[in-house]
Amino acid sequence: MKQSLSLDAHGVMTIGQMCEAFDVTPRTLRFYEQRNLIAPIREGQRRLFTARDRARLKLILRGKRFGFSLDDIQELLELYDPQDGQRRQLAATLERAVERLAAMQAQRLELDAAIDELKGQIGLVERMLADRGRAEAAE
Amino acid sequence: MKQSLSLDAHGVMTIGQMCEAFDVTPRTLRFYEQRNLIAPIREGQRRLFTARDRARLKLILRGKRFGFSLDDIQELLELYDPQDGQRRQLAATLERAVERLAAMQAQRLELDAAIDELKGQIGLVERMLADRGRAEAAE
DNA sequence: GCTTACGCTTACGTTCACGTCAAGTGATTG
DNA sequence: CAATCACTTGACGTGAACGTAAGCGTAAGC
Repeated sequence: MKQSLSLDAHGVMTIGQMCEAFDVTPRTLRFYEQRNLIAPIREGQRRLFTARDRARLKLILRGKRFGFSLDDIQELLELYDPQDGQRRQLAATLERAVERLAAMQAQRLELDAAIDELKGQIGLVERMLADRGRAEAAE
Repeated sequence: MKQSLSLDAHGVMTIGQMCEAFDVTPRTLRFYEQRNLIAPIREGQRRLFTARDRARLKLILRGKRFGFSLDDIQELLELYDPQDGQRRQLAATLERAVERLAAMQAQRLELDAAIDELKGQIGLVERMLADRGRAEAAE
């Protein structure tokens, strides 16, 4: 039973494989590494991207689609692997996560409203087209 | 019966009033005008923003929160006032609107997934804190 | 009549998120 | 062995979305 994705025995991927899999450029991945958004391991000079990197990249790209900045995403990522054992840190992380959640739920409401509006608008244009059709047929 | 918003008898607002109402800078409004996203009327040199400008600005700001570029938003705005009588144009507008709608519905699905994930993550961190609490209590 | 507030244009500066060379390093391949 | 990949590290360039500073106009209020 083979994997469908191209990854070696240890589940790591090269930069090229990553680029293909996620449709990004090498520059983007190096940039994200420099920003400490991902942390591929090094085999000599070369980067090897682990499952953790892939999971984080997914979150990064999704965050971008929601209009978050890389700074925002940085924070978001910290919510997804609490790397510290400090209780104080954990509590702070939790608090920010709850805030994020509220923000995302608000965004969801807005998005729903926007969708409804657009639907209404589409209905309007459709009726305009229909009227136009009948007017032309009446000539 | 007076208006709560500060606008004159004709329902127009100055740039300063707009900035206060929408929490943007004058520069932003002038920039949007230059990009033809809004079209305030002129009283001499000064700009006067109409209800139409305000409606469009709302859409602009909402679009930005969803991660749309100003170019995207430009297109979106055209969906909301079909200014041309050309049937061909209307049909094209309609088509783009339907595409947008699909995109926004997809984004909605993604957002829901993201919200669920974050909720799960919050639950995890909460349990970590609870365990930590019990561990400390056991000492 | 002078200041203060508000607004205008022009134009250069800045930040973010990369794009785009340039020059070099191994590893395979004909 | 030369060439070709795939990858590396700088370093400078770029487009989008404004920020910011300079210099000017005008109307209100003291």
